Amino acid sequence: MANTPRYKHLYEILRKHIIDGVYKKGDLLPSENELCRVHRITRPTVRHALDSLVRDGFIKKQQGKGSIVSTLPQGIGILSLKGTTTAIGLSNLKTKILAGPEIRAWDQSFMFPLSDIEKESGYVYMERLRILDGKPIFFDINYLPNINLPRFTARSFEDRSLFDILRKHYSIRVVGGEQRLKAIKADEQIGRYLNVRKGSPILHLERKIATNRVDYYFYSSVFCNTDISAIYGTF
Amino acid sequence: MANTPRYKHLYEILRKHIIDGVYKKGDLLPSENELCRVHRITRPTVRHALDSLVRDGFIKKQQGKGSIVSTLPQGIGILSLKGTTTAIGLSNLKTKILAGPEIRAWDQSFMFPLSDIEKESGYVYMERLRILDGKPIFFDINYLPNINLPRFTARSFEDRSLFDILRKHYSIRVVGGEQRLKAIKADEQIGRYLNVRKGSPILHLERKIATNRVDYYFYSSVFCNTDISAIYGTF
DNA sequence: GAGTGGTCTAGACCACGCA
DNA sequence: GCGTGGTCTAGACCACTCT
Repeated sequence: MANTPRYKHLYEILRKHIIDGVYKKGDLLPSENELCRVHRITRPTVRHALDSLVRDGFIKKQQGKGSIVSTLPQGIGILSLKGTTTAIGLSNLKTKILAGPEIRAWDQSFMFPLSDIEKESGYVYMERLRILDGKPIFFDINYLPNINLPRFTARSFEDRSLFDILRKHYSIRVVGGEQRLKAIKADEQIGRYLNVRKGSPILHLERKIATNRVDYYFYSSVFCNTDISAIYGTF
Repeated sequence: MANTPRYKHLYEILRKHIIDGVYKKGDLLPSENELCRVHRITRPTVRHALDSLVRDGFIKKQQGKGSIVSTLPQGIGILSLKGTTTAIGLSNLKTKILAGPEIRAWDQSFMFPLSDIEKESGYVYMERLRILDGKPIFFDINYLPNINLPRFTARSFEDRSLFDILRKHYSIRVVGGEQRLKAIKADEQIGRYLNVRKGSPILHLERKIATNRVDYYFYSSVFCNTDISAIYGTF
């Protein structure tokens, strides 16, 4: 806690306050100068924290007026936020492991190009189902290159965030990524998992997720039933 | 041009160089200190520009090494970039106006909540079809609140960016927004426009777009045929 | 050790909103 | 006219990468 950057610390505090309702929609955050005084940091540092809140859609800024708390996102904030379990108001999001974790060799044609090291190492395979209010909402297939992940397949993942486990046990943090989106028809298997008819429209995300480990990426193929909850994002 | 912020100016220069191939994938950008010297600005300003490039997916940074040019996005960068026509490598993207622009009154249940001023003013309605390499790829319906937009319905929009017209004639710039995504089935009309069978899976985006005019938003409902080109974004 | 990006300070001037 | 956020300067120290 002590060695987290000050701007990130302030970000977390304000984010929590907004989510917890200390500041409500339309409220003004304390002014930048006030935040400077209270937290004993300088304005560029405060502004760095506020910029992150703007980027993540929590506040909007207005020159001459202040930082205005925005409407909380409705729907699942998978597009811009880091990890689905951290999405807002989803405390009742359950995770069920359908397959794995187990080590596999890469298939011939993977959805993203792979480096030689990744190809040689194989990957940890894992299928998960995310359930919101009893309704299956995501089905995701994860591919983690098997590079320096000791005892990974032996860990328990039920109802725990994959991102949390990577952070706590392997010091791997997600720092960003890229993704492709398509609307597809549910096949037999997807339909069964997401409890929709075969042929129903499903949102498919193919994600390449970057981490703080240089050149360590992992990959995720996510199928979403957007009938239950739309995907939400800011830009 | 002279009064654009320095960080934005540098962003535009570097962005153009990356798109034009001056810096290729994997290349290192000049170091931050070098950019300071060349452009006669200080490091926080340079870093502000580089942060924007990271956010938009053009570069990745690595401590101790430098700023590395990323792979150029493949697909349509509608998720994070501002306006589809500005997407990369889409010089052959044509726009066809299918309806409007014309002034209408709001429907009872609009996809986003509206302020009283918006409700009273009505909106400029416009349907557009975006065609990539001869294939229809987007169909979008736009709703611009009819507030201080003189002569808007008289302007020509064929093959011109809506964002450009707003900027040049009305000094309205897009500064961000929020969006919801769903996978839906094409109905009769959407199928006809996008040249797919009724019932085909289609990506539907509902967007609320914020501008530099305080409290001026406009709205867009976009239908994408993702069979032709996936939607691409960074996070 | 030299160079890189990551974080932070302590100021400054400006444009904008509001009373 | 005052306080707000927007931009910018001129430094500083640190962690990291490469050689």
